[in-house]
Amino acid sequence: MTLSNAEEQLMQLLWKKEKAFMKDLIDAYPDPKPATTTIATLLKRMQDKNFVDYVQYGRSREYFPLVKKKVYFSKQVNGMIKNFFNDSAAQFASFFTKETDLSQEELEDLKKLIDQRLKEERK
Amino acid sequence: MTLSNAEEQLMQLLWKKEKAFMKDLIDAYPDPKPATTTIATLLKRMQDKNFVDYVQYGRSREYFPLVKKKVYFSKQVNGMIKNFFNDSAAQFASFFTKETDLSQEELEDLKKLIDQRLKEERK
DNA sequence: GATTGTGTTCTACAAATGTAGAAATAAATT
DNA sequence: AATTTATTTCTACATTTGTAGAACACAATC
Repeated sequence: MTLSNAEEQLMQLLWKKEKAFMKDLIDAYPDPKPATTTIATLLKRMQDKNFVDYVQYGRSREYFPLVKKKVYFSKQVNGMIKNFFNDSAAQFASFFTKETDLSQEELEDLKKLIDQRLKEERK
Repeated sequence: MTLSNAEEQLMQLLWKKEKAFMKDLIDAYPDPKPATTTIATLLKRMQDKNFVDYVQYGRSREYFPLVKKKVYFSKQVNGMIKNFFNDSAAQFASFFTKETDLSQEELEDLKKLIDQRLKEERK
């Protein structure tokens, strides 16, 4: 099951806020803001897909994500790796460092990160 | 303009083959193969979106991609970076190295790659 | 207690997507 | 020349997506 674009956008907002009432979500949209019924529809569809749930607070609901951004994101990336790189994360990584513009500092940081990981693995 | 899932799948085949007649594309699908008219429809829609073109060879057409896999892919990644990481490729990179399972060798390779890039930049 | 603000549910509808039949066409083969 | 094969174009139709009005509900406020 996947989120559509509009749903994913809304999910991003929810992830950022961790939990939110409809009003907060709509406020977070840039103008022109969608109709409340639009958001209500999206939220319901997302519930059906088991991406969000809510807690009833008095008469209104506080929504929260059922899926962690990390997990969702990983699936996205893994999908791409599968589709574009024959399932090789290394190939992806190589491509990634070549084709995105990381500044020198960013490259240094990334290198440090990899070093750390390598050290950890040696333990 | 984006490709739908079915379209993207077909595009992958076309990228792999570089160019192909409809028959070749359909052959490349796993069973159950889609109807030829299905593929014809997708190809036409992809033409409309300017993702493929063809050369008329006799009575039939040899299709080829108008958009490089690299370019298409970069846009995808950049979209994700924008959505998930506030436009920071570095943040993405960090996440990526943490959350995908790169083997030790792959990490080493990636490190080498980064070193090369850093050297180049210093020239 | 009447009014207002918020949220929910139901319904609707246009556009996009996934899929394919029918009919036409033309090249290749018998 | 008649038949078969490959392809295309047109049309169709169910599903999903993006978007929102109408109507109802209830809590807060005047």
